[in-house]
Amino acid sequence: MAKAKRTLKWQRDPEGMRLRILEAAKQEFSAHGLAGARVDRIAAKAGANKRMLYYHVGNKDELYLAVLEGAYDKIRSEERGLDLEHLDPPEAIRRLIEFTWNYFLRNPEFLSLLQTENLARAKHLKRSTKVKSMHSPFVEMIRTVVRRGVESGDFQVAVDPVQLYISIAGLCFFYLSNSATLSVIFGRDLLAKDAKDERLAHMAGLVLAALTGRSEELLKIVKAPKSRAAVAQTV
Amino acid sequence: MAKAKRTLKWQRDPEGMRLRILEAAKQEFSAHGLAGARVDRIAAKAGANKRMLYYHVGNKDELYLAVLEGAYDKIRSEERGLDLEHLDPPEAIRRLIEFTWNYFLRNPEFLSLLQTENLARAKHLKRSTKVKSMHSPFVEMIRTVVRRGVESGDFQVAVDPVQLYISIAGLCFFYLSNSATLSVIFGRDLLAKDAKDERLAHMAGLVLAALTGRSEELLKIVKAPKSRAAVAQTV
DNA sequence: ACAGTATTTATCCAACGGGTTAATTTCTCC
DNA sequence: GGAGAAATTAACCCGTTGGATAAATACTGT
Repeated sequence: MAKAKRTLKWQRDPEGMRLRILEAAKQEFSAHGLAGARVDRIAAKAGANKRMLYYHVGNKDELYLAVLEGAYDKIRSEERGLDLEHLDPPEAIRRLIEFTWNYFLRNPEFLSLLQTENLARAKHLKRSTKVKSMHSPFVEMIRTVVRRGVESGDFQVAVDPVQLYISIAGLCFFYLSNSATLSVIFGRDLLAKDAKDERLAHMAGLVLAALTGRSEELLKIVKAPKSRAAVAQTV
Repeated sequence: MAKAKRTLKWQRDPEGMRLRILEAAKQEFSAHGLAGARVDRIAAKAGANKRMLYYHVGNKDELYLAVLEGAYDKIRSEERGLDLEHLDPPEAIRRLIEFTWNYFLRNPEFLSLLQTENLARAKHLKRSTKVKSMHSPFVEMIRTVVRRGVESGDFQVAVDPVQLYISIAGLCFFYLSNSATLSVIFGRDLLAKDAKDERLAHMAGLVLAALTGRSEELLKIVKAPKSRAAVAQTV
């Protein structure tokens, strides 16, 4: 309180430091991959000395794993916040797709980290008992929604929830994580607002059309208040 | 011919050497990414001296781009070999999915290279006029097939061929390129024969159900002569 | 105020890694 | 059979990088 606040060479803040290190590491690993990441850059970005990384977290590999676990922890936690109970089945599936899409959009580092880890054939993830125990609630959510949909007559078939989960993730993931190369190949910016709206509409339409048997879903615009995205071209 | 075949310290074979270098580089880059790849390892794997890489191809970046261009060249060439003209539309789409799936399965390095390049936000690909001009024939093939399908009544809607192309690629790509992390998370081997069969069936079913409006497609087994893959679970 | 501990800094280093230089060997063509 | 070009090798260069050491600084309890 009254203690003189004389200018210190540095402030002590172990928790804050640890968080800043992990955040900086997330940036660095997602931007450059594991091998491309530079420990010095992480330190600099965290406003810390390089030695701090080793003091607070561990060596490069442990740092990377900590970042990865944090990323999984975050998405699982947000996933649990999605309540589909009170929605009718088609709307529930739509929400699920929208959530996945928006989460990936809002957290591009998560996509990069996944790519990096898969490039390493999940070598690090395998060592993480923590992540192994963090099951996505989505599989069970999908199972429930699909069951309700079949019972209500909205859905025609009881599709395997794991397959559907992977499909939804895949439709979103591929477009976003590969948007750079795809944009080059198609010669247009796939991350432009219109392109993203069009994509979301297509994905929701595809899945819902398959489940409901009403192909018209494929032509509907999901949520495009003003943008007149061309979802389907004229034949 | 009659020339004495005295033991030489090395043989001359510029073309073969170049190919061996590119093949070794493909292995290395796909296994370790760009930053993780080691020039020395590439040289060793190619049975060459490190200096040869620079002599025949260029520095690490040029080597990487050459590999990437080669990979695109190869898939485009195989894609062109797919003839869908004489097939009825649903079967044509099925073939398209099967081809994509099998190509990715047979060429895992292609998936890795794509991941690596996207991690680099297509920095290298953008410099390649070569790749930019190599358009996939699939988009036009899909456009034609969809048009035929709508005309014949097989398909209910004229979906955008670009979106469908990305969706098919995405369904296959995500499962395979992320099989490592997904396998850890689900606690089972997604690359096991049964799992792969089940996945192919699901993907084809999903897309065809959406296009035809016949959701039962989602339950069909595509090509599972003996494997009794459970495509859908009981409700 | 003092001792002991937790946190942070400054500096160093051995290994590594991409790239280069220069010499050596094979080929080709006259 | 020899000159010049092409292909290949061996050895080295030098900035970078992950990690380590040791000292300095702040905090805590007594």
